[in-house]
Amino acid sequence: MAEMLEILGENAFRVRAYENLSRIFGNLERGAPEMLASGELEKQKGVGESSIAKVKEYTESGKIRAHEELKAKLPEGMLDLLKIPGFGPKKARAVWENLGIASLHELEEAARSGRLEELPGFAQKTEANILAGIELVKKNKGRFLWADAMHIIEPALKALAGHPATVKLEIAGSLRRRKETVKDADLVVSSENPAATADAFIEGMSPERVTARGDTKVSVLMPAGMAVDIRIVPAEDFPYALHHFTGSKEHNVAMRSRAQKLNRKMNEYGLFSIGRDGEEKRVECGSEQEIFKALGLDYIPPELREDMGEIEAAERGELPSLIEDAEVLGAVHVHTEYSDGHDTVPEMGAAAKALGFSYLVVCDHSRSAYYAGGLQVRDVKRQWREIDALNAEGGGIRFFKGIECDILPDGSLDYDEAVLAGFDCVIASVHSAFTLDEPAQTARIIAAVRNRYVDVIGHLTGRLLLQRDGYAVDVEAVLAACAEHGVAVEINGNPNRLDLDWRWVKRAKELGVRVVLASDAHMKGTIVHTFAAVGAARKGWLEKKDVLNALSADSFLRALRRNA
DNA sequence: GCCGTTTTCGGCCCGACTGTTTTCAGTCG
Ligand SMILES: Nc1nc2c(ncn2[C@H]2C[C@H](O)[C@@H](COP(=O)(O)OP(=O)(O)OP(=O)(O)O)O2)c(=O)[nH]1
Ligand SMILES: [Mg+2]
Ligand SMILES: [Mg+2]
Ligand SMILES: [Zn+2]
Repeated sequence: MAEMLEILGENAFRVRAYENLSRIFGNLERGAPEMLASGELEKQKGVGESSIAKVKEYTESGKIRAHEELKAKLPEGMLDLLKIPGFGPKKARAVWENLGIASLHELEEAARSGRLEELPGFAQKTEANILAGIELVKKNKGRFLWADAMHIIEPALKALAGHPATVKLEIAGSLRRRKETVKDADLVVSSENPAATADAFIEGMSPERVTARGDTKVSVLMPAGMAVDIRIVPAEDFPYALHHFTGSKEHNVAMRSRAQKLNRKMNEYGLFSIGRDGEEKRVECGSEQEIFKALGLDYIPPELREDMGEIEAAERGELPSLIEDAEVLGAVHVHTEYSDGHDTVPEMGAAAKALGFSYLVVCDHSRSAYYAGGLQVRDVKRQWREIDALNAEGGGIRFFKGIECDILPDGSLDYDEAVLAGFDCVIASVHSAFTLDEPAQTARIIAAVRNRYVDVIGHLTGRLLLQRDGYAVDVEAVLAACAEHGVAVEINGNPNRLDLDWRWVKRAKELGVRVVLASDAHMKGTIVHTFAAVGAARKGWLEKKDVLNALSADSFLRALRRNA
């Protein structure tokens, strides 16, 4: 609706309210009806009467009258036009009203034939840019996994970190904020020799194309289709530039309004106090910490900068002390060669130990996961004997007998009680019947939550980032059940999953649900995915006390539901 | 459409770049 209103020339601030609402739902990662029902929605900043009424209307009837009216007014294809870079709502409206153009295809034809030049404000260059832009839309790669983006920028970090001109270097943008997917990678560097830094960056990256090349900004397009932007600034500007380019946009806007109210001005070059003659004087800050301090705020970690309440919390001194990598003591949910993993139990143990973990919870697949070599009962027993033997040896890491147990379509588990009782820890997850409707899927998972042998719910929504939505499930209801029964939820650190999503993690914490940070590693090398889960946990405002596997081995065991 | 330690009405972040046009609107980050 925001885009439709924008094309129709609606007030930009009204449009912003609709965009804000869409952002709050995390582009539907969080369901609107669920947030309305739980009362969370009305508490959100920027959500007022009119928004609530529309969500209510949608919840009750599946439709919004105002939306239906907009659809009747505006041809469907119009929204596609906005995907063209440099082609916004004003141009879209102009071609639609004056030339009747209402789709990408029609716009392309008109640009080819020169018909666009009939319009005031449209000349040859605009036309050429539109054609080039349409080509870009066609081969648009969209977004990238956080982990893939990190991998792509490695050579830039290598080339610049040790470079003599480099003063400071940081990853910025959505990558620094730990968004699960990113549109591009943003870097900020302060340099004593901008030209040399630009050269080193380009040479290090070996891009497919250099799309912008100046002494303050370089953009490259990598073969994978991802853009990498780097800002090169003088050393004194670095903290302001870093804050600006870290974003998010909404956080920046909120910070700048705050500065305004304090009779200051904030941009990427500085924070300025404004004298009564209107004269601006920079408030010198040597770090982001000092910028926040100058605005009366505690330091806000990048992961929290989404304008989701972090500024208000920083003002009150109530920001969480976010969980850190080193605080996670247990490597949880690893597969071994018993099921579809690559390495042996002791090999996984040694790798976990080398990473600094003090215990390892082995969780192979259960028997119904036949495609993944799920364990028959005799294999379970064999693995238990091996684990007992390893623990008796005492190799410097403790092994726990876990399982990733399938939740069968009827909500029952994959072994009988006698077997389930023998595990130290059961992670229950869905690997089949993804297409159950929401009530059935929700009932199925809640049945597992009620099972006294279930300690953790694994990858609760089953989403695969950029590939497949989660199954239809009322996450709020499942979390409420978890809270009631003392069951934890997993953040699965597989870069394709990061499931439970951080937006829900924040909610889980509010509901009093504890969280397990899991790697779901299928080989030694991916136990580090635990730290991807840490990233999502931080983004979900979690502290050490919210995370079960930040407890020591004994305390972890005691804290599990089965031992409550 | 939302909001209130100057306000219930009148504001709403700020700057760079581009293309078109004699002074700026649109788009983007
Ligand atoms: N003040 C201000 N800053 C902005 C605005 N738009 C973007 N920025 C800043 C904050 C962003 O994090 C940063 C980089 O822009 P990007 O378009 O790359 O967005 P970001 O990296 O946050 O997300 P994405 O790349 O889409 O995954 O620039 C804006 O409208 N105002
Ligand atoms: Mg970005
Ligand atoms: Mg960018
Ligand atoms: Zn699984």
